[in-house]
Amino acid sequence: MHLAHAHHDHQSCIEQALQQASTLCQQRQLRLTAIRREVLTAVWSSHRPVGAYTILEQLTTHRDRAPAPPTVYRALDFLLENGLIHRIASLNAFVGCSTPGDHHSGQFFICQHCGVAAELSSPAVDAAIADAARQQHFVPHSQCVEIVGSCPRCGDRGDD
Amino acid sequence: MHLAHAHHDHQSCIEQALQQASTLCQQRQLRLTAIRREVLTAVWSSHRPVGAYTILEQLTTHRDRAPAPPTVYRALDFLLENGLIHRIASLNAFVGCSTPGDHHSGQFFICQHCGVAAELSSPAVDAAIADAARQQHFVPHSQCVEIVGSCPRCGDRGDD
DNA sequence: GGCAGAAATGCAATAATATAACATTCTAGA
DNA sequence: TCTAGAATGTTATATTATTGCATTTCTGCC
Repeated sequence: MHLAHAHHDHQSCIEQALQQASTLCQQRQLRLTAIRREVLTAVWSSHRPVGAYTILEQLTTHRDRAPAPPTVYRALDFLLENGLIHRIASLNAFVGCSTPGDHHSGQFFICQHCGVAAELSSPAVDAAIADAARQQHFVPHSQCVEIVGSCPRCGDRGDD
Repeated sequence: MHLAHAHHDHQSCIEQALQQASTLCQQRQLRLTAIRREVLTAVWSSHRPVGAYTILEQLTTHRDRAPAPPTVYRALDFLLENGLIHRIASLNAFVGCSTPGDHHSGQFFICQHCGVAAELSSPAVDAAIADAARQQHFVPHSQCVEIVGSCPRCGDRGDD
């Protein structure tokens, strides 16, 4: 799991994400344009999933004119398609992918206290889902696994 | 798994759901009001998750005045809280719970072709998630597992 | 360099989903 | 009957996302 420690050097998270995105786009002959880079940076501004309109606000501070929603959504679509970010359906929000490159679907542990989403790719969870699907003769195509609870840092405060 | 066969007697699904809801509300001294019953019926109109505004439209046909969105959302909240329906986050839609009574969180296989959502409570999936959580010292509170793919009836057509 | 086609962005409007705030009505129990 | 709490009505608005079309920018090619 990509742990978001309390005092980790988050600037290096952002830089690494940008670097990986840049490499991936070069390899695939894709264009990591200014807007896409800025949106990716905004998504990576923390380990908390961030909404499209929050990203929009952040872009506004970098520019004299505010971009319109489609601009942000198109950049998000590009980043999603290329496995650079994930969408958290239960929050209508987006979070950086910690292992970009393949268009995979991981699992997320989302802390209800601090909001941090930790991505994990558990082979055991994948296998259990694949098994269940096989039993039902269901052919999985994409998955969305989002577990809400308390992260180690926040502890189980017992409040909903 | 609660299979939604092609030619099953769906009317009996609806009746059973209403009967179970009625029993549960009596046991808990809750009020299954007309609106709540109508919303539950609308959710159960098929095995496809249904959006709140679609439910709203259905309610309109039963009445001379159309209820407003909060009316529907309040009924949905009631049904969610009492484990009579589930919310499918990835679709912003709602589907009847096949095993009502406990406020559980199951897993869903959603067919990308016909839209049918099959609920399942796989102990193996639950265990794999619980294991992964324990390893990360994460305390799960609620889960959302939504697998999109092809159901047995539609087959794997390979199209996205 | 200049050009054509494709890709990306700008822009305006609007769709779709969900909630806030407050008034009114209904219901169960004293 | 009266009353408190629950449920619903009503209006407005917040939040998230998309459609459709115009314009700009980039890329490969001559």
